[in-house]
Amino acid sequence: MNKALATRERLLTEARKLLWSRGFSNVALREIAQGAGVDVALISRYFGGKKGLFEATLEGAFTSPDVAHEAELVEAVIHMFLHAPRGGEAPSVLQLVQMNAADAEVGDMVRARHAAEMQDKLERVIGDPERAALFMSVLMGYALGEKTLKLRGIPAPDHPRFEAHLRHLMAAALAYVR
Amino acid sequence: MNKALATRERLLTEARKLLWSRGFSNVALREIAQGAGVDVALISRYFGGKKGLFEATLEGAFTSPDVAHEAELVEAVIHMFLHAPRGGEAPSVLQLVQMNAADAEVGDMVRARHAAEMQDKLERVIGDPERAALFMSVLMGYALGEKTLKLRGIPAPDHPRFEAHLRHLMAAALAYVR
DNA sequence: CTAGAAATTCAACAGGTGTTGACTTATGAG
DNA sequence: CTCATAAGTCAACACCTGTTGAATTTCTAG
Repeated sequence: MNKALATRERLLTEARKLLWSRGFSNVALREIAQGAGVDVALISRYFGGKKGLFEATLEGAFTSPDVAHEAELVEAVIHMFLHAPRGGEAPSVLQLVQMNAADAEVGDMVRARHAAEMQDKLERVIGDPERAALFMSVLMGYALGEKTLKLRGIPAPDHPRFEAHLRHLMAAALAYVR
Repeated sequence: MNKALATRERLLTEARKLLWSRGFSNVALREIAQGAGVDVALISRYFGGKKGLFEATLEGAFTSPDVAHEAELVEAVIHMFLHAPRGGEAPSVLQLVQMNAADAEVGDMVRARHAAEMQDKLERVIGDPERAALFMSVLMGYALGEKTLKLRGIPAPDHPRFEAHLRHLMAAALAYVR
Protein backbone atom coordinates (compact mmCIF):
# COMPACT_ATOMS: atom_id res chain seq x y z
CA MET A 1 0.00 0.00 0.00
CA ASN A 2 2.86 2.41 0.64
CA LYS A 3 4.92 1.19 -2.25
CA ALA A 4 2.86 3.54 -4.37
CA LEU A 5 3.93 6.42 -2.17
CA ALA A 6 7.55 5.52 -2.79
CA THR A 7 7.23 5.68 -6.56
CA ARG A 8 5.12 8.80 -6.18
CA GLU A 9 8.07 10.30 -4.42
CA ARG A 10 10.49 9.07 -7.06
CA LEU A 11 8.28 10.72 -9.67
CA LEU A 12 8.26 13.95 -7.68
CA THR A 13 12.02 13.97 -7.34
CA GLU A 14 12.54 13.55 -11.05
CA ALA A 15 9.87 16.15 -11.80
CA ARG A 16 11.54 18.70 -9.56
CA LYS A 17 14.88 18.13 -11.24
CA LEU A 18 13.52 18.56 -14.75
CA LEU A 19 10.61 20.98 -14.41
CA TRP A 20 12.43 23.41 -12.16
CA SER A 21 15.47 23.68 -14.35
CA ARG A 22 13.98 23.62 -17.82
CA GLY A 23 10.55 25.08 -17.31
CA PHE A 24 7.05 23.75 -17.47
CA SER A 25 6.46 23.49 -21.18
CA ASN A 26 9.92 22.22 -22.08
CA VAL A 27 9.73 18.89 -20.35
CA ALA A 28 7.63 15.95 -21.51
CA LEU A 29 5.88 13.74 -19.03
CA ARG A 30 7.38 10.71 -20.71
CA GLU A 31 10.83 11.98 -19.88
CA ILE A 32 9.96 12.38 -16.22
CA ALA A 33 8.41 8.93 -16.10
CA GLN A 34 11.45 7.39 -17.74
CA GLY A 35 13.73 9.11 -15.26
CA ALA A 36 11.71 7.62 -12.45
CA GLY A 37 11.63 4.23 -14.11
CA VAL A 38 7.89 3.93 -14.49
CA ASP A 39 5.23 4.36 -17.13
CA VAL A 40 3.83 7.77 -18.10
CA ALA A 41 0.31 6.77 -17.25
CA LEU A 42 1.14 6.79 -13.57
CA ILE A 43 1.62 10.52 -13.59
CA SER A 44 -1.89 11.31 -14.72
CA ARG A 45 -3.09 8.64 -12.33
CA TYR A 46 -1.29 9.92 -9.26
CA PHE A 47 -1.31 13.65 -9.84
CA GLY A 48 -4.27 14.12 -12.12
CA GLY A 49 -2.24 15.65 -14.92
CA LYS A 50 0.84 17.67 -15.69
CA LYS A 51 -0.23 20.76 -13.82
CA GLY A 52 -1.12 18.63 -10.84
CA LEU A 53 2.36 17.17 -10.85
CA PHE A 54 3.92 20.59 -11.05
CA GLU A 55 1.79 21.87 -8.21
CA ALA A 56 2.70 18.87 -6.08
CA THR A 57 6.29 19.72 -6.86
CA LEU A 58 5.91 23.10 -5.19
CA GLU A 59 4.29 21.67 -2.07
CA GLY A 60 6.36 22.58 0.96
CA ALA A 61 9.43 23.04 -1.17
CA PHE A 62 10.09 26.64 -0.37
CA THR A 63 11.34 27.18 3.11
CA SER A 64 13.08 30.47 3.44
CA PRO A 65 15.22 30.45 6.56
CA ASP A 66 13.56 31.73 9.69
CA VAL A 67 15.63 34.62 10.86
CA ALA A 68 14.77 37.49 13.09
CA HIS A 69 17.30 40.19 12.28
CA GLU A 70 18.77 41.75 9.20
CA ALA A 71 22.29 40.65 9.98
CA GLU A 72 21.22 37.02 10.25
CA LEU A 73 19.26 37.41 7.05
CA VAL A 74 22.30 38.45 5.10
CA GLU A 75 24.33 35.55 6.42
CA ALA A 76 21.53 33.11 5.66
CA VAL A 77 21.30 34.32 2.07
CA ILE A 78 25.04 34.10 1.63
CA HIS A 79 24.96 30.57 2.92
CA MET A 80 22.08 29.74 0.60
CA PHE A 81 23.89 31.07 -2.44
CA LEU A 82 27.22 29.45 -1.64
CA HIS A 83 26.24 26.12 -0.22
CA ALA A 84 22.99 25.34 -1.97
CA PRO A 85 23.28 22.28 -4.21
CA ARG A 86 24.00 23.91 -7.52
CA GLY A 87 23.17 20.80 -9.48
CA GLY A 88 19.49 21.51 -9.32
CA GLU A 89 18.20 19.89 -6.17
CA ALA A 90 16.82 22.93 -4.45
CA PRO A 91 14.66 25.51 -6.20
CA SER A 92 16.63 28.69 -6.63
CA VAL A 93 15.15 32.10 -7.05
CA LEU A 94 16.23 31.95 -10.64
CA GLN A 95 14.40 28.76 -11.33
CA LEU A 96 11.32 30.32 -9.85
CA VAL A 97 11.61 33.07 -12.36
CA GLN A 98 12.05 30.69 -15.23
CA MET A 99 8.90 28.86 -14.28
CA ASN A 100 7.14 32.12 -13.88
CA ALA A 101 8.02 33.25 -17.34
CA ALA A 102 6.84 30.18 -19.14
CA ASP A 103 3.09 30.14 -18.70
CA ALA A 104 0.67 32.57 -17.14
CA GLU A 105 -1.22 29.98 -15.19
CA VAL A 106 1.92 28.29 -13.96
CA GLY A 107 3.36 31.66 -13.08
CA ASP A 108 0.38 32.37 -10.89
CA MET A 109 0.87 29.08 -9.12
CA VAL A 110 4.47 29.88 -8.36
CA ARG A 111 3.68 33.39 -7.28
CA ALA A 112 0.92 32.24 -4.98
CA ARG A 113 2.99 29.52 -3.40
CA HIS A 114 6.39 31.05 -3.04
CA ALA A 115 7.07 34.57 -4.15
CA ALA A 116 4.41 36.00 -1.89
CA GLU A 117 5.51 33.84 1.02
CA MET A 118 9.15 34.78 0.66
CA GLN A 119 8.21 38.40 0.39
CA ASP A 120 6.15 38.17 3.55
CA LYS A 121 9.07 36.79 5.46
CA LEU A 122 11.40 39.43 4.13
CA GLU A 123 9.00 42.19 5.03
CA ARG A 124 8.68 40.85 8.55
CA VAL A 125 12.44 40.82 9.02
CA ILE A 126 13.24 43.98 7.14
CA GLY A 127 10.22 45.90 8.26
CA ASP A 128 9.56 47.80 5.06
CA PRO A 129 7.91 46.60 1.84
CA GLU A 130 10.09 48.77 -0.33
CA ARG A 131 13.39 47.61 1.09
CA ALA A 132 12.14 44.03 1.00
CA ALA A 133 11.26 44.36 -2.67
CA LEU A 134 14.64 45.86 -3.47
CA PHE A 135 16.35 43.12 -1.51
CA MET A 136 14.59 40.41 -3.44
CA SER A 137 15.08 42.15 -6.79
CA VAL A 138 18.77 42.51 -6.25
CA LEU A 139 19.23 38.84 -5.42
CA MET A 140 17.14 37.71 -8.37
CA GLY A 141 19.11 39.91 -10.70
CA TYR A 142 22.44 38.63 -9.53
CA ALA A 143 21.36 35.00 -9.74
CA LEU A 144 20.09 35.71 -13.22
CA GLY A 145 23.27 37.41 -14.30
CA GLU A 146 25.40 34.58 -13.03
CA LYS A 147 23.52 31.48 -13.95
CA THR A 148 21.45 32.31 -16.96
CA LEU A 149 23.03 35.25 -18.69
CA LYS A 150 26.54 34.24 -17.63
CA LEU A 151 27.76 37.80 -17.44
CA ARG A 152 31.45 38.44 -17.57
CA GLY A 153 32.44 40.20 -14.40
CA ILE A 154 30.54 37.79 -12.21
CA PRO A 155 33.06 35.33 -10.77
CA ALA A 156 32.46 31.68 -9.95
CA PRO A 157 30.48 31.15 -6.74
CA ASP A 158 33.50 29.84 -4.89
CA HIS A 159 35.48 33.00 -5.61
CA PRO A 160 35.61 35.43 -2.69
CA ARG A 161 34.42 38.26 -4.90
CA PHE A 162 31.15 36.46 -5.50
CA GLU A 163 30.34 36.81 -1.82
CA ALA A 164 31.57 40.38 -1.83
CA HIS A 165 29.16 41.24 -4.64
CA LEU A 166 26.24 39.70 -2.82
CA ARG A 167 27.06 41.53 0.39
CA HIS A 168 27.42 44.81 -1.43
CA LEU A 169 24.08 44.44 -3.20
CA MET A 170 22.16 43.34 -0.13
CA ALA A 171 23.61 46.17 1.90
CA ALA A 172 22.61 48.63 -0.80
CA ALA A 173 19.03 47.35 -0.84
CA LEU A 174 18.77 47.53 2.93
CA ALA A 175 20.26 51.01 2.97
CA TYR A 176 17.48 52.47 0.88
CA VAL A 177 15.59 55.30 2.50
CA ARG A 178 12.68 56.97 0.88
CA MET B 1 8.08 41.82 -55.96
CA ASN B 2 8.31 43.88 -52.79
CA LYS B 3 4.90 42.88 -51.62
CA ALA B 4 6.57 39.82 -50.17
CA LEU B 5 8.81 42.05 -48.11
CA ALA B 6 5.79 43.80 -46.71
CA THR B 7 4.18 40.61 -45.45
CA ARG B 8 7.59 39.45 -44.27
CA GLU B 9 7.62 42.53 -42.13
CA ARG B 10 4.09 41.97 -40.94
CA LEU B 11 5.14 38.46 -39.92
CA LEU B 12 8.15 39.83 -38.08
CA THR B 13 6.08 42.36 -36.20
CA GLU B 14 3.66 39.75 -35.00
CA ALA B 15 6.50 37.38 -34.15
CA ARG B 16 8.20 40.02 -32.03
CA LYS B 17 5.03 40.72 -30.15
CA LEU B 18 4.34 37.09 -29.33
CA LEU B 19 7.76 35.46 -29.10
CA TRP B 20 9.31 38.18 -27.01
CA SER B 21 6.55 38.26 -24.47
CA ARG B 22 5.67 34.60 -24.14
CA GLY B 23 8.89 32.81 -24.98
CA PHE B 24 10.07 30.66 -27.81
CA SER B 25 8.37 27.37 -27.05
CA ASN B 26 5.08 28.82 -25.90
CA VAL B 27 3.98 30.32 -29.19
CA ALA B 28 2.80 28.31 -32.19
CA LEU B 29 3.72 29.39 -35.68
CA ARG B 30 0.09 29.14 -36.67
CA GLU B 31 -0.75 31.80 -34.14
CA ILE B 32 1.85 34.16 -35.51
CA ALA B 33 0.69 33.55 -39.07
CA GLN B 34 -2.91 34.17 -38.11
CA GLY B 35 -1.96 37.39 -36.39
CA ALA B 36 -0.25 38.52 -39.57
CA GLY B 37 -3.18 37.38 -41.69
CA VAL B 38 -1.31 34.83 -43.78
CA ASP B 39 -0.76 31.10 -43.96
CA VAL B 40 1.71 29.28 -41.71
CA ALA B 41 3.63 27.90 -44.65
CA LEU B 42 4.98 31.33 -45.43
CA ILE B 43 7.04 31.35 -42.26
CA SER B 44 9.06 28.29 -43.14
CA ARG B 45 9.30 29.63 -46.68
CA TYR B 46 10.57 33.07 -45.75
CA PHE B 47 12.62 32.38 -42.66
CA GLY B 48 13.54 28.74 -43.09
CA GLY B 49 11.86 27.67 -39.89
CA LYS B 50 10.88 28.76 -36.43
CA LYS B 51 14.40 29.39 -35.23
CA GLY B 52 15.11 31.38 -38.36
CA LEU B 53 12.10 33.56 -37.65
CA PHE B 54 13.21 34.10 -34.08
CA GLU B 55 16.71 34.99 -35.17
CA ALA B 56 15.37 37.43 -37.74
CA THR B 57 13.36 38.93 -34.93
CA LEU B 58 16.54 39.82 -33.05
CA GLU B 59 18.19 41.41 -36.07
CA GLY B 60 19.08 44.97 -35.25
CA ALA B 61 16.46 45.14 -32.54
CA PHE B 62 18.76 45.86 -29.67
CA THR B 63 20.21 49.31 -29.70
CA SER B 64 21.45 50.32 -26.32
CA PRO B 65 21.82 54.09 -26.17
CA ASP B 66 25.22 55.47 -27.11
CA VAL B 67 26.44 57.37 -24.12
CA ALA B 68 29.92 58.31 -23.07
CA HIS B 69 29.67 58.98 -19.35
CA GLU B 70 28.16 57.34 -16.34
CA ALA B 71 25.85 60.22 -15.59
CA GLU B 72 24.37 60.11 -19.08
CA LEU B 73 24.07 56.36 -18.77
CA VAL B 74 21.91 56.60 -15.68
CA GLU B 75 19.64 59.15 -17.32
CA ALA B 76 19.35 57.04 -20.46
CA VAL B 77 18.34 53.98 -18.47
CA ILE B 78 15.79 55.97 -16.51
CA HIS B 79 14.35 57.23 -19.75
CA MET B 80 14.29 53.73 -21.16
CA PHE B 81 12.43 52.34 -18.16
CA LEU B 82 9.94 55.15 -17.93
CA HIS B 83 9.19 55.91 -21.54
CA ALA B 84 9.70 52.58 -23.28
CA PRO B 85 6.47 51.27 -24.80
CA ARG B 86 5.32 49.02 -22.00
CA GLY B 87 2.84 47.20 -24.19
CA GLY B 88 5.51 44.99 -25.66
CA GLU B 89 6.88 46.79 -28.69
CA ALA B 90 10.48 46.99 -27.63
CA PRO B 91 12.35 44.05 -26.17
CA SER B 92 12.94 44.66 -22.52
CA VAL B 93 15.73 43.15 -20.51
CA LEU B 94 13.13 41.01 -18.87
CA GLN B 95 11.88 39.61 -22.12
CA LEU B 96 15.42 38.75 -23.02
CA VAL B 97 15.68 36.75 -19.88
CA GLN B 98 12.46 34.94 -20.53
CA MET B 99 13.67 33.90 -23.95
CA ASN B 100 16.94 32.88 -22.45
CA ALA B 101 15.34 30.62 -19.92
CA ALA B 102 13.19 28.73 -22.36
CA ASP B 103 15.62 26.82 -24.53
CA ALA B 104 19.38 26.40 -24.41
CA GLU B 105 19.93 26.99 -28.10
CA VAL B 106 17.66 29.99 -28.15
CA GLY B 107 19.35 31.29 -25.05
CA ASP B 108 22.68 31.18 -26.82
CA MET B 109 21.25 33.14 -29.72
CA VAL B 110 20.01 35.85 -27.42
CA ARG B 111 23.22 35.96 -25.47
CA ALA B 112 25.30 36.19 -28.61
CA ARG B 113 23.17 38.91 -30.15
CA HIS B 114 22.31 41.13 -27.27
CA ALA B 115 23.52 40.36 -23.79
CA ALA B 116 27.15 40.39 -24.85
CA GLU B 117 26.69 43.55 -26.89
CA MET B 118 24.96 45.40 -24.10
CA GLN B 119 27.62 44.28 -21.69
CA ASP B 120 30.34 45.52 -23.99
CA LYS B 121 28.78 48.92 -24.12
CA LEU B 122 28.35 49.08 -20.40
CA GLU B 123 31.94 48.07 -19.80
CA ARG B 124 33.14 50.73 -22.17
CA VAL B 125 31.20 53.42 -20.36
CA ILE B 126 31.68 52.16 -16.83
CA GLY B 127 35.22 50.99 -17.31
CA ASP B 128 35.08 47.92 -15.12
CA PRO B 129 33.60 44.48 -15.89
CA GLU B 130 32.50 43.92 -12.32
CA ARG B 131 30.63 47.17 -11.93
CA ALA B 132 29.09 46.65 -15.37
CA ALA B 133 27.87 43.21 -14.37
CA LEU B 134 26.41 44.52 -11.14
CA PHE B 135 24.75 47.36 -13.02
CA MET B 136 23.10 44.99 -15.45
CA SER B 137 22.11 42.52 -12.74
CA VAL B 138 20.46 45.17 -10.68
CA LEU B 139 18.37 46.41 -13.58
CA MET B 140 17.33 42.94 -14.61
CA GLY B 141 16.31 42.11 -11.07
CA TYR B 142 14.20 45.20 -10.69
CA ALA B 143 12.48 44.67 -14.04
CA LEU B 144 11.81 41.11 -13.02
CA GLY B 145 10.42 42.08 -9.67
CA GLU B 146 8.13 44.64 -11.18
CA LYS B 147 6.84 43.02 -14.31
CA THR B 148 6.96 39.30 -13.76
CA LEU B 149 6.92 38.69 -10.05
CA LYS B 150 4.82 41.77 -9.35
CA LEU B 151 6.38 42.37 -5.97
CA ARG B 152 4.56 44.50 -3.48
CA GLY B 153 6.75 47.43 -2.61
CA ILE B 154 7.54 48.19 -6.22
CA PRO B 155 5.31 51.07 -7.28
CA ALA B 156 3.85 51.70 -10.71
CA PRO B 157 6.38 53.02 -13.23
CA ASP B 158 4.82 56.45 -13.24
CA HIS B 159 5.21 56.82 -9.50
CA PRO B 160 8.17 58.98 -8.46
CA ARG B 161 9.45 56.25 -6.16
CA PHE B 162 9.94 53.92 -9.10
CA GLU B 163 12.55 56.27 -10.46
CA ALA B 164 14.03 56.70 -7.00
CA HIS B 165 14.48 52.94 -6.69
CA LEU B 166 16.20 52.71 -10.03
CA ARG B 167 18.54 55.56 -9.21
CA HIS B 168 19.39 54.06 -5.86
CA LEU B 169 20.18 50.65 -7.34
CA MET B 170 22.24 51.99 -10.23
CA ALA B 171 24.22 54.22 -7.90
CA ALA B 172 24.89 51.26 -5.63
CA ALA B 173 26.15 49.15 -8.51
CA LEU B 174 28.42 51.92 -9.74
CA ALA B 175 29.71 52.56 -6.24
CA TYR B 176 31.13 49.09 -5.88
CA VAL B 177 34.85 48.92 -5.23
CA ARG B 178 36.73 45.72 -4.96
C1' DC C 1 -5.97 40.30 -73.01
C1' DT C 2 -2.63 37.06 -71.88
C1' DA C 3 1.43 34.36 -70.72
C1' DG C 4 4.66 33.98 -67.06
C1' DA C 5 6.38 34.80 -62.74
C1' DA C 6 5.81 35.96 -58.05
C1' DA C 7 3.12 35.39 -53.80
C1' DT C 8 0.34 32.81 -51.25
C1' DT C 9 -2.68 28.94 -49.92
C1' DC C 10 -3.93 24.10 -49.38
C1' DA C 11 -3.53 19.54 -47.81
C1' DA C 12 -0.93 16.35 -45.87
C1' DC C 13 3.10 14.49 -43.49
C1' DA C 14 5.67 12.64 -39.52
C1' DG C 15 6.52 13.19 -34.97
C1' DG C 16 5.44 14.58 -30.39
C1' DT C 17 2.04 15.95 -26.56
C1' DG C 18 -1.03 14.74 -22.37
C1' DT C 19 -4.62 11.69 -21.13
C1' DT C 20 -7.64 7.52 -20.73
C1' DG C 21 -9.49 2.73 -20.31
C1' DA C 22 -8.54 -1.98 -20.48
C1' DC C 23 -5.24 -5.28 -19.40
C1' DT C 24 -1.37 -7.51 -16.64
C1' DT C 25 1.63 -8.19 -12.88
C1' DA C 26 2.95 -7.99 -7.98
C1' DT C 27 1.57 -8.11 -3.00
C1' DG C 28 -0.18 -9.77 1.07
C1' DA C 29 -4.01 -11.69 4.04
C1' DG C 30 -6.84 -15.88 5.02
C1' DC D 1 -2.32 -22.15 -2.49
C1' DT D 2 -5.99 -18.62 -3.51
C1' DC D 3 -7.89 -14.83 -4.34
C1' DA D 4 -8.85 -9.91 -3.83
C1' DT D 5 -6.75 -5.72 -4.30
C1' DA D 6 -3.14 -2.62 -5.04
C1' DA D 7 0.43 -1.16 -8.48
C1' DG D 8 1.89 -0.69 -12.78
C1' DT D 9 1.96 -1.45 -18.00
C1' DC D 10 0.21 -1.22 -22.67
C1' DA D 11 -1.93 0.53 -26.59
C1' DA D 12 -4.54 3.81 -28.42
C1' DC D 13 -6.86 8.24 -28.60
C1' DA D 14 -7.27 13.02 -30.11
C1' DC D 15 -4.83 16.94 -30.65
C1' DC D 16 -1.13 20.03 -31.69
C1' DT D 17 3.55 20.90 -33.48
C1' DG D 18 6.79 22.50 -37.50
C1' DT D 19 7.67 21.52 -42.20
C1' DT D 20 7.12 20.41 -47.19
C1' DG D 21 5.59 19.91 -52.17
C1' DA D 22 1.95 20.74 -55.16
C1' DA D 23 -1.83 23.62 -56.47
C1' DT D 24 -3.76 28.17 -56.75
C1' DT D 25 -4.36 32.82 -56.69
C1' DT D 26 -2.47 37.50 -57.53
C1' DC D 27 0.29 40.58 -59.89
C1' DT D 28 2.74 42.47 -63.82
C1' DA D 29 5.13 42.94 -68.28
C1' DG D 30 4.40 42.62 -73.29
